[in-house]
Formats: sequence, structure tokens, C-alpha cells
Amino acid sequence: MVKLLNMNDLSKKQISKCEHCSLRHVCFPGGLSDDELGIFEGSISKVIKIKKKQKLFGRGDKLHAVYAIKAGSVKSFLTNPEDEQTQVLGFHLPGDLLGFDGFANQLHSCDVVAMEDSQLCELPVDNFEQLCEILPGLRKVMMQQVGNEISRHHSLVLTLGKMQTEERLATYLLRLSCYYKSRGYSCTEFNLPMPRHDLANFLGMAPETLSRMFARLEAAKVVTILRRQVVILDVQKLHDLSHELCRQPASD
Amino acid sequence: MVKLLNMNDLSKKQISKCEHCSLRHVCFPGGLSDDELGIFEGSISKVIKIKKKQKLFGRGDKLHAVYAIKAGSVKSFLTNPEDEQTQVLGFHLPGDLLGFDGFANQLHSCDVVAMEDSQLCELPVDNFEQLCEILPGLRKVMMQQVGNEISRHHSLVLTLGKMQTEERLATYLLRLSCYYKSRGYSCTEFNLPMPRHDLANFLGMAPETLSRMFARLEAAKVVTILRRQVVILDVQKLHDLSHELCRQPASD
DNA sequence: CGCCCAGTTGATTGCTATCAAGGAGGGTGG
DNA sequence: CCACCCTCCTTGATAGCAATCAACTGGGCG
Repeated sequence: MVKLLNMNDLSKKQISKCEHCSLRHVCFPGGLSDDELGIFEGSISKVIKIKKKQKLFGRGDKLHAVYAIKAGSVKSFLTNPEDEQTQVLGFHLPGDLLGFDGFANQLHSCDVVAMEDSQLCELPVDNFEQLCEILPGLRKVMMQQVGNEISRHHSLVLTLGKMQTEERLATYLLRLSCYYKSRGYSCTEFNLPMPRHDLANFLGMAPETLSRMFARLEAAKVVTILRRQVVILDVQKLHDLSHELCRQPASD
Repeated sequence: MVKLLNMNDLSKKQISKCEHCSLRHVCFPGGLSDDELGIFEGSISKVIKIKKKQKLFGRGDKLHAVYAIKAGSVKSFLTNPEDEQTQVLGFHLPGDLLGFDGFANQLHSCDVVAMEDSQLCELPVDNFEQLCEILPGLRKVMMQQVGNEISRHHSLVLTLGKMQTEERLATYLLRLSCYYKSRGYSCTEFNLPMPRHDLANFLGMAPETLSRMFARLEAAKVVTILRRQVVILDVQKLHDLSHELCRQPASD
């Protein structure tokens, strides 16, 4: 069906063109051939925009789509209904994929909200399953993403289970540094995408403790912190403190 | 090709027949139609047996296959080469699937060793990928398993990040109880598949602390412990202590 | 029978949570 | 444009939980 395009259609079309997206290589399309990409692009329903603090999906919501972050940042977390206590599970930045937690029983098992105004590419699960059938490359990418997510969680478990607070922070700063490097940004100067409160929660410590650890790292001339702006002064020392090898670029 | 079967062949054939496996419904075949199952069965290369303390695969090993536990129990863990420190990531019991951690880059990212003599069904990844192409049911099961694994990790992160030691133990005992129930065993009397050392490590505490928490639970008449034998006396109280809803049957 | 390892129990230290108060931006309204 | 407030963050003092060190107990196994 041929159809006239007005300006609106045109602009919509363009934002969902993976081909021109700077994140192409780290997102789903990264493992797709050009032919496959053509088919794939047609199935992204749209780019959705969510405002700061707005929820993308919540625990118990029906799995409707998987998402790729195009711009902005979001956090995922579990909330215990009884005592209002929450655990931040991860921070997700451009290029990250979201929503796999809903594959278990078609219901999301965690909440995801935007930490700032963000844009996400939405890929409805129905389309996704069909695409998996016809695009071998997509299955491969999918499996890689799953593997990455698992590895990331392993790392988080190690961090929470074995490290003390200073090590946890050092480890996370290195991880973030790797992320920015992998995206072509400076790996020594960057901004924390989240407030102290959330980062402390994620790292399993009190906000006060996080603040003290930042202060300690500054005193040791390892980093400088000004509000959310981080400058890594001594990567080696940070590594020594982290006691963990930064095995792979990752964002949470 | 018709071929004479000797006793050996026959027994080998039978152990890889998913159709007759008591774990069929919780394993890969659970989501497959009868037709699909026929195709699937042919691709399991073999049932492998590993002895206690023997390694199934290690970090850095090439991803060769995914595995389903048929009998026994194994643990997965990360080891930090620098300080010999390890973090147990999970305990895996019959019906559980293993090996997805290697999907990221075709290399396993953790170690897996047997806690007792065990049997596992091995499904080479090459076969697996081919099967995914032709068996929609397998893709579905695969996605479910992935979702489960993610949910389980979320839960573990919550446990390690937010709970104190008693809550962690209570939560884990309930989880184990759910597992046994889902497999048709008693949910109030069961054996711990792992030594104290490993359980303490998994739960992010010192073995001495674990011992004290067991003692505390016994003193509160919540459970009785004799070596590895656990009897849950008061499920409700255990629930209250755990501060977490047992959302789904899981084994780690 | 005795060794050895797993597990328990006790005493102490130390890290981190908690409670409390003070300071610094950023936004809003006057 | 300034004052105010509110949130985020930092800093200090205290308390509590769990790690560590150490000694002991009891099975399992050769």
C-alpha cells in the first residue's frame, strides 16, 4: 500500500531507522546482516519517550515489548510491598536492552522508571518472536544479550556478596568507565547518571556510607567528585581498590 | 540404518529418552509438542556423569553445550584469581538448566562443579541453535528459562543487598522448600544439598554466622537442623522472618 | 582407632547502619 | 532579582551486627 508521507510520518520513520543510529553496533542490529536489518527495522513499532520518574513497566505488568534505550537513562528495581523497601537492580544507559525479565511467565518481574527524560525503541514481543524465527542473526544477538545480562548479574552478586563498601564503589566506577569508553566517550571524566540515593541502594549500602567512600577516594587522590561529575585521577589505584578485573564493557 | 543393540547401547538410549524422564515437565521438553520432542531427543548428545568435586566447565572455557541436570547437584561460582576469593552464584538441582552464561561471547563466565556424583544431559550448542530454528516450542522454553534465570538473580541481589543474615537464611530455606515441593517432594523435610561453607558463601556471610543463624532458628522453634537434614516446623514464622514472598519455585 | 575435616560456640574487633544536624544547589514565587 | 524552600548531599557521633580469631566437638573415613 503506497501512502503519502507528511512531515510527521517522515520524522517518525527516521527515528526508527537503526541504520543511522549511532548505537547500532551495540544494540540488536549489531549482529544482523543488511538484509536482516531491513526486515528488523520494519518491526520496531515506535520510539517512545518517557519523562523523568515515569514508569516504563512495573512488576506484574504483562510483557508487551522489549526495549532498547536510545537516549537517557533508566533504573530497574524490585520493591517489597510489605515494607516499602526497594533494591535497585541496575542502571541502564543508551544501547542497553530491557524487558527480558518478562520472558519467564509473560509478566515483568521488576519495575523500570526513567531517571531522566528518555527515549526507547520498542519492539513488541509478538514481532520479536516472529523475527526470531526468520532472522538467525537476531537469535544470535538475543543469546549474546542474555549471556551479557547473566554475566552482569554474576558480577553484581560478587560485588554485593563479597566486597566491602569501598571496593564496591571502586568496582562500579570502573564499570561505568568501561561503559563510557565502549560508547566512545571519555573513560576518565563522566557524569553519574543517578543520584547518590539510588547508587547507594544499588551497591547495597547507606547513602551516608557512599558519601564517605567518595570522600575517602578523593582523599586518596584516586578520583574527584563534584556533584555528579566524576574525574578518575588514578585508574591503577582504582583497580587495586576494586579487586576485580573489568572483564567486559557493561553499564550496570 | 538398522543396528543391533547390545545391553550397553540400550541403556544409553534409554537414559536420553526425555519422554520417560520424570523431569520432563520442568526441563526443556516441558514446552515441546510430541512431534517436537521427537526431533529434540535425537540431538542430546549424551548423558554425562561427573563425580563429586569434578568440574563441568570453567570460566574461560569455550561454550560447548548447555546442560540439564538429571540427577545430583552442582554449584556455580566466580573465582577471583588475585585473592583466591570465590562467590557462589547458585546451587543447581535436577531439572535446572546450565550454561547460558556462555552465550555472551561463547566463553563461560563462571565455574561449575559437582557437589556430589551427578548426571547431566548435554545439548551441544550447535545442535541447539539448529533446533531453535525449527522448533518454535524450544525457543519459547528457552526464553522462559532465561526469564527465570533473570528473576532468580534479581531475587538473589535483593537478598544480598538488603537483607540481614537471618532473613537471608530464612529466604533461602523457603526457596528450597518451594523447589522440593515443585518436584513432588516434601516441602517441610529435606536435605541441604551443600555444605555449610558453600551455603554461607552463597548467602554472603561467614560460616560461623550461618551456624549461629541456624541455631537461632532452632531456638525459635522455626526449624530443626541435624547436619544437612532440615525440618521446617513453622512455615509461617519462616515467612515472617524472610520478608520476602516466595514468588516462584526456584532452586537457587 | 585415630586422623582430619566440617561444623559449632565463644570473645573480640571493626565495619557500616542509623540517628542527627548542617550545608549547598536549583527551582519557585513574591 | 532576591528570598525562600526543598531536595540532595555531606559530615559527625553512636550503636549494632557480623567478621574474625580461637578453641572445641563430633562424624566420616582410611
